[in-house]
Amino acid sequence: MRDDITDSPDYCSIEIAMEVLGGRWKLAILKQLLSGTQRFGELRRALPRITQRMLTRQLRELEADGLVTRTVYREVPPKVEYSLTEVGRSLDDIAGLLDAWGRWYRGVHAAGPAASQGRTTAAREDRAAV
Amino acid sequence: MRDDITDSPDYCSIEIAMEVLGGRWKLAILKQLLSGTQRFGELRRALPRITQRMLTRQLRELEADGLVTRTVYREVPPKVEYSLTEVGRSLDDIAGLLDAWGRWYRGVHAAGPAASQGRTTAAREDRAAV
DNA sequence: TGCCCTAGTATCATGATGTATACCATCCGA
DNA sequence: TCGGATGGTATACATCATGATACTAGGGCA
Repeated sequence: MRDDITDSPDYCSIEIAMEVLGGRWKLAILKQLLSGTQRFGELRRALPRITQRMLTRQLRELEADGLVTRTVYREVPPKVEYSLTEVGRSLDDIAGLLDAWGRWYRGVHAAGPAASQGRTTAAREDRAAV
Repeated sequence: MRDDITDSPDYCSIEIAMEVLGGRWKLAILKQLLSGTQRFGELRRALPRITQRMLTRQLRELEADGLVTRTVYREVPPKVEYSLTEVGRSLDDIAGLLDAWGRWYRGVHAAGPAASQGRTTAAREDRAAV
């Protein structure tokens, strides 16, 4: 399902990036792991809005895509550590930029809520060219 | 649904960014629009893998979030032009980086497919610490 | 015996996306 | 006058991704 994209270099490469990073929580997880190895519970506490189920899934997908490494310690209670691979670390600047952009965007909406309130398309169509 | 996130500055701002950009095609569309105003059909041809339905939806969401502007010309056949707002243009460098990363990531997988084939987690758990 | 801990699984409900098709109003050609 | 072509939407349905909640495993401990 992924290979038919990777084979066609003429398509926008962002589509490839979104195949890997498009998950709702992927980049947030990567951002957390940029600060170093963390275990499952730490990630869960750092991202309180994510479900256990989703955290597990996204981590497994990230592992399958070669972005994170999963290390299981056979202890009781269980202990599983996650850390970034080289490929995962290569997203450092992108994650930083997205984080900064998110913070800035929140400010834009707080300052000028017109942008977020312009959800009525009708008014805009009225001033359309004739 | 979005405001409860925007009110809590302690959460990772990437979550905010993903609320807006998380759509499967949002960034690819933005990347296309970075080269200038385009009409619906042009975007559709530039992104052959997206369906009309999804293109319409994602564009409407981007408009609602203040990233793109939609201009309807009352002609027949209809003509609708889409262009980026200032907020949309602020994603220029991020889109560029993601595009470059996608291209690089595709190369990584082509060169060393080990990363993309490590989908069997069992082997890795065996070498886990005891 | 029964409860706690961590890292999950299992189950069900909701949302996002893919696919196919109908629609609209006008222009054009027969 | 009729039917097709046009460009952007809208609807119906199927599938995948995500969310919410409950439950498991297995040793430590009271």
